[in-house]
Amino acid sequence: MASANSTAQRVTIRDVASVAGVSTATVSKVLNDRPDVGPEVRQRVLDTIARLGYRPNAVARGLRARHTDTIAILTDDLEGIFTNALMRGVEDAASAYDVSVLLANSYGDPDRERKHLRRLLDRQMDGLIIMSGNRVRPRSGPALPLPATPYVFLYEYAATEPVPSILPDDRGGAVLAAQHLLDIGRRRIGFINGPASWEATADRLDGLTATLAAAGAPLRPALIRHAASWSPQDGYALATELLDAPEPPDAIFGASDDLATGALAAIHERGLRIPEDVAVVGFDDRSLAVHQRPPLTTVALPLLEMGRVAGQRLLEAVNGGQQRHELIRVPCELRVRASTVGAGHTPR
Amino acid sequence: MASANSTAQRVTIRDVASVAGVSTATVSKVLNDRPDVGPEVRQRVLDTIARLGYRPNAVARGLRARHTDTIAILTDDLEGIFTNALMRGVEDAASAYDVSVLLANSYGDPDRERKHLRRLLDRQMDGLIIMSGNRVRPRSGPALPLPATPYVFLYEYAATEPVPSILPDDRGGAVLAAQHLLDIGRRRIGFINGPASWEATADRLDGLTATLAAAGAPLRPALIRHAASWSPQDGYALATELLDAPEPPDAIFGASDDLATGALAAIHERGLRIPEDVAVVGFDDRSLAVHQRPPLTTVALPLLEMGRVAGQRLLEAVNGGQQRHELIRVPCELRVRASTVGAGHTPR
DNA sequence: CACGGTTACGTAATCGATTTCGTTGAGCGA
DNA sequence: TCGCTCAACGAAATCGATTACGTAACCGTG
Repeated sequence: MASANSTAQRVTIRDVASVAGVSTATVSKVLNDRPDVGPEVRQRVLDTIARLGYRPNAVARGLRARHTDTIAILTDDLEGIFTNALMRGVEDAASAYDVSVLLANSYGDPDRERKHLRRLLDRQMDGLIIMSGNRVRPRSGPALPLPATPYVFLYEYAATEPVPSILPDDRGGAVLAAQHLLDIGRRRIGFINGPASWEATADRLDGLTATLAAAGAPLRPALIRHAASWSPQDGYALATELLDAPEPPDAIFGASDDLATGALAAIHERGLRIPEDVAVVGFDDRSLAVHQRPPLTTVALPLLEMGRVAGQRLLEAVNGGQQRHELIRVPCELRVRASTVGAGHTPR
Repeated sequence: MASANSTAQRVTIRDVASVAGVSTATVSKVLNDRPDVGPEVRQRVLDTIARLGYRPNAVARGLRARHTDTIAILTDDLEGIFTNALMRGVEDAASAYDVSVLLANSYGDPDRERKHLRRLLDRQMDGLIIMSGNRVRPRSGPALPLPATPYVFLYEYAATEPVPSILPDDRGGAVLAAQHLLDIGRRRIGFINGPASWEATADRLDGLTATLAAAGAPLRPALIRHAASWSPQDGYALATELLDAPEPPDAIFGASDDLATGALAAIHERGLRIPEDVAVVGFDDRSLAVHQRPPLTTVALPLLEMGRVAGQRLLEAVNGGQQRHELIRVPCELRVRASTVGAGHTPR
């Protein structure tokens, strides 16, 4: 960056001081509500500030105060499905603390990520929210010098870091879905899980299995499928398999809304009724869920809340709180819609 | 914000200077590649910097240099459908200039917006990208003091501002869609437009009308519908109307992917084939378009490019370029998929 | 009236860089 | 040898705030 194109010189604390006939120290004191300023001087300074339209320079203030009231989000996928809502949650929390949020996108490229991280530290960020943690500190090889800056992991688990990681309660979400299906009388539940490489899939399977077992209607191995991706196409294909099996399910739980959407199509194609013949539950509560026909019952990922918790925790640490390794699971919420409860029905 | 919890004191330029046995001026000179430093002294300083792991403090630098190498995005809807891609475009451009991006979300609340704007100016942003411009400067009533800071409007038209506004070329996009439908032999084209309150709807209608008229297959008034919202439900309802009309269309152009998706459902419901009986084209190219059955041909909004252009223009202005009132239309792109061209077909 | 204690304000150092300008010494020509 | 130029470096001001500390005026008390 070269020169700026400033027009009118901004008014500084010095201008206020000279116009009000006091020292800059005094102006600073009224700015920060210090007690040792007389009432009439304070008023005079206040008037001058208003008249001149003075605003303190946050950069100068930050230099002296050694904090910038700014945190950064370091992500590897700015366009990710969930990134928006997570960011908004973070922004919410930051806003409450009068803290701004900086954005850094790495595209998953480790080099870019390191470069960004360096820049963020150079800019004296008060804290970092990391949404691509596994790459920042590779398990092997030299990691970046550990910042004295506090940080937390969001939607990402860092097993060896002495800081919190914030994740959705995948297991609890699956429990919610399973319980709901039991409540509406389903016993033969088919499960279309996501790719096994995702940690969340194990948790969801676990929640489902445990809940069904506890209810005396254990999940049948024949009704479990692992998709190769989270796409509707895979959901469609695997739902088709389930429906064509000798003992087809009376409900299908898809580990993502996309998978469940595919299942919807497969069921329609067979002329079966939803939810009378087969109920369907998804996971995520993406916006498309509500637009399905019928609208999809689903387990909502608490993205906003996760972002808020991350921001909250980070800012507590910034303000002197201690950090430690910790796994925070934010509860999911069940959104009941017509794909499990047709019009007129009331669960329970 | 109260105190920070720093551990090891960060190393400053003074430390480097004293260890290397030179003055801070000299260190600064090698940092900025100034000519008046001898080769051996330069090397010694460089070595010391590396050994101490010194990194210049961007806040201090910013104070002196009067620019922060940071721009901000001021938006009223951080969770908007298009916000992600626009932001990524901006981040792309900024990244190329080694500039960071700050985020400010107003929820459409004018008070929050003013507060954010004030904060951003206090923080000495080099430039602003405004994605909620109409509220920042209400047509009536007092506007905020005009910042000396450059700014541009993104996905938002500011008729009276002396700065660029970046918008998609809606008209051109509609031309693309119309031409494509003509190319595959359609003549009776139905148009499901969005709510008339959106400026884009007029442009899209215009592009469609002009192209069809030029081809000698004018758009029939009976085949035009205005939806109350952009939702699939409305698309479904209006497509149903069109299909049940005495002379049904052989193609339906939806002014959004959601609208077109609703049309898809209506067509399926009637047992008609897509695209043989009715071809369908959408607008936006949201991720759901490719997942439809059949995958939806659509006009892609050039969101990334729009963001890039906005960032680019802004940063040129930051670097001394002049700004003026200007409306920049970024071209859309047609994504041809199976909803207009079934397997095996090749258009043109 | 002298003295200690407040109160209200100013002086100057400070944060960590950049930049202007002055100084020193080497090199060179006359 | 003297004087001049130029290269290489340092001293100090500066950016715009905050804050530790000094000090003058004023208070009441013994």
